Amino acid sequence: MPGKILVVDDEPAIRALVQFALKQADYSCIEAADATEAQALVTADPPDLILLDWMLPGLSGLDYARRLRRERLTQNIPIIMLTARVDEEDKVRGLNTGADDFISKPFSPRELVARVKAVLRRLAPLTADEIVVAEGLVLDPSTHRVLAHDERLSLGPTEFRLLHFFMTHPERVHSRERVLDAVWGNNAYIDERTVDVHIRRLRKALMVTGHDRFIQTVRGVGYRFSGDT
Amino acid sequence: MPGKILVVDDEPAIRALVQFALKQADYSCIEAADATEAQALVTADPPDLILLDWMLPGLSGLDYARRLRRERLTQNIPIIMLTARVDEEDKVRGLNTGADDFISKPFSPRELVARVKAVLRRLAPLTADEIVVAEGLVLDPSTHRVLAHDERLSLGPTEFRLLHFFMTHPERVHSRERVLDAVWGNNAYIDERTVDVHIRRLRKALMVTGHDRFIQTVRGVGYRFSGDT
DNA sequence: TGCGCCCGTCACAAAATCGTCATAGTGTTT
DNA sequence: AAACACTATGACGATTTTGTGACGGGCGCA
Repeated sequence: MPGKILVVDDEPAIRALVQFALKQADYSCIEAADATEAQALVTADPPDLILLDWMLPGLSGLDYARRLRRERLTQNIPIIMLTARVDEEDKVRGLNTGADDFISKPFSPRELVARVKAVLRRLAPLTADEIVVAEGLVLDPSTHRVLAHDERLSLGPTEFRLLHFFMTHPERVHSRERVLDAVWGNNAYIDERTVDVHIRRLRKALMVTGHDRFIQTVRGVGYRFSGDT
Repeated sequence: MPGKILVVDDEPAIRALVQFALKQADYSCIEAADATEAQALVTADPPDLILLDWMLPGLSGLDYARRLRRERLTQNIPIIMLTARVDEEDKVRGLNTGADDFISKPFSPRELVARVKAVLRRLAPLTADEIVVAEGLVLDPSTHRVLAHDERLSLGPTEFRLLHFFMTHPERVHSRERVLDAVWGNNAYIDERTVDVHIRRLRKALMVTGHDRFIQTVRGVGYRFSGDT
């Protein structure tokens, strides 16, 4: 869910350490030993961030970073450089080629994860946490609250996301598969029937103000959020 | 307009470099070669940020930082440490004494300015020494006191900053990560669950007047300070 | 140097929520 | 009307998340 990270380093031990640390923090992780390998993985499926060793056999990390920056496909994938020694010249050169941060070896797993998080957060698109209003319901992501005719509803995390999805995509019928993608995440292997159960729970929560009627079942297709019947 | 920065370093070359970089970025800049000189300038006219070398003749940078943190006048002036050694141990110790960030020498002017900007931006809303009033609580940063319905509460430093953060950012739900950023500082690699523990301690302290109910848990998201349930 | 305060982390308890299933219910088709 | 297909619902164990007390370490102070 948080992101996929490519680790490029010729030392297997380093890769293993990094991968372990990142997995702990719930990132998915792929590895490459040199620029050639890395490039293959990148073109196959661009990661969300690249950890790039400064020294690499063949094309150096520095040169590879430069190349990544030139290509349209990869030019705004954040890059964090792993360096053994950092001197002034290197840092300036590195920053000029577009590295977003530096981590000097040796580093602690904790530091690694913190830096990765920081970079991803800094570059994350500002998702406008806008208040959604529909059918007498007010949903505010920033305060994590739902008001139904000035009455406060209490929803679990999943119910909250579910309602948010429906309110931001009203009128349209959504298949269970689509709902799973949108609310649970694109790669959650979860029984489609589970959607029914959460719809049920959401409806029950909305019942206190009668708003449950806005969630309609479309037999054989899915569910819809709408004021019309 | 952006801010006045005090550079404390015994090497004139470093001071010159730093001063040049900061002037480029439109900061005004004063210099000191050791803690004694620095202290004179600070008491004469407190700067908006202090860049402090780790190693100083006489009182070390670390000790001086500690001292700055103890004095009321200076305790919330942001401090960035300049350090030659990039030892994890040092970092932790430094952050514990209240440094807001670290820059390891040698550094690029660009990095320096970026860090300075980041720290000032992050701490801007927190350095305002205004008395905060909310939900029957009165918090006075200048005297470091909290009144709850005229009853005096005793809070530890971290609990105080935590409450301050919540009172100045009410209603919104704050993730543990965000709280760590705001209260501990971006560079403290601290377990997110530590937030829970301090929330617990703060709640316990607020319990004597029943104000603990204003700190609400939003499951799966974070915490919120609000008068509504 | 001993004492007390505060801190960050841990382990376990408690609570909330989740995903699945079995079964009942409802609508559709033949 | 019966068979079928799909959905609603309550129950339940599993999992995740949070609450809480305890512990050891660091630091300031006597």
